[in-house]
Amino acid sequence: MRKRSTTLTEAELRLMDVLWEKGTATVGDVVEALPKASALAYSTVLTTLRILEQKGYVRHSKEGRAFVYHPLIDRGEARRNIVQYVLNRFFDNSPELLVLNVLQEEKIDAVELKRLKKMIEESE
Amino acid sequence: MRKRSTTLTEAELRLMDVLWEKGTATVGDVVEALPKASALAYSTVLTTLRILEQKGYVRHSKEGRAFVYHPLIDRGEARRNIVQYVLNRFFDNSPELLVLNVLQEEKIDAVELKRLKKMIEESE
DNA sequence: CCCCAACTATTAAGGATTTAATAGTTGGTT
DNA sequence: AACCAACTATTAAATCCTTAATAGTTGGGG
Repeated sequence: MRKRSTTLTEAELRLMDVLWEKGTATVGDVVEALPKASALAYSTVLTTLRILEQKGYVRHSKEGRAFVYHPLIDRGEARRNIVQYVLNRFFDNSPELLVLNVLQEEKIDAVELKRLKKMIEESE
Repeated sequence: MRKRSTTLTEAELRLMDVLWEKGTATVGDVVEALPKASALAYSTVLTTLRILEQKGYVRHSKEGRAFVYHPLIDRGEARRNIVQYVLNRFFDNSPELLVLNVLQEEKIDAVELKRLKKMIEESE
């Protein structure tokens, strides 16, 4: 028995990006808002939105004859979810290890570094 | 056309965990080393190792009649890959945003915080 | 009242993932 | 030499993910 993904899949995430951007949107709105590089057919978007609804990521209401889709999680929650998954499966549930990894691998400019230092001091 | 995952899938990751733990392993070794909770049939492990080889994550050599599998990426590389993916798809390629998120959401003990602070100071 | 445009619902194809059964091969033992 | 245990190879089923075609529904304008 295969499990469903616990995190947003690629196709799902692309649509959530649109919903987060616009707040709410009809199927047509989403189709129009998609970047040309990842354009999708109307029926594709409809199907994926329905899946997102089954999974509890969005709900819809009826506005006239059209369905208006509303995100049920915001970007922050999606970020927390994916970070939780990565911590659990890749970093042995060690947030400090993850932070360490990012600090070592990624270029972070001086202004941001100061901001982060302040954050850490406040956590202490 | 669905794309292959750019990151390790769940089943793949479970096997890579074993390989990273043991260094190298035969199919039988992996089957034995798997935690009881996620026990898998011999043929399942064989198939998944072959997929991992197709994807370039492992290679095998022949040791007597058995195949010995060698990881081609280590845990550190897998971590960098997944972090890159998460940065790109969830954090707008902003490492500071990701660090901020982790610092805000996760409990990090005082000793680790000091260590991280030192790291930041050294980066400056 | 009827038709068209705009929607939703249904159905499905094709590849990926995950798991595993079963068939074939081979090296060492009796 | 024949057999068994230990392997590898082949084949496949079930489910997920992604995309889309096509059928059905409906509200408003002529």
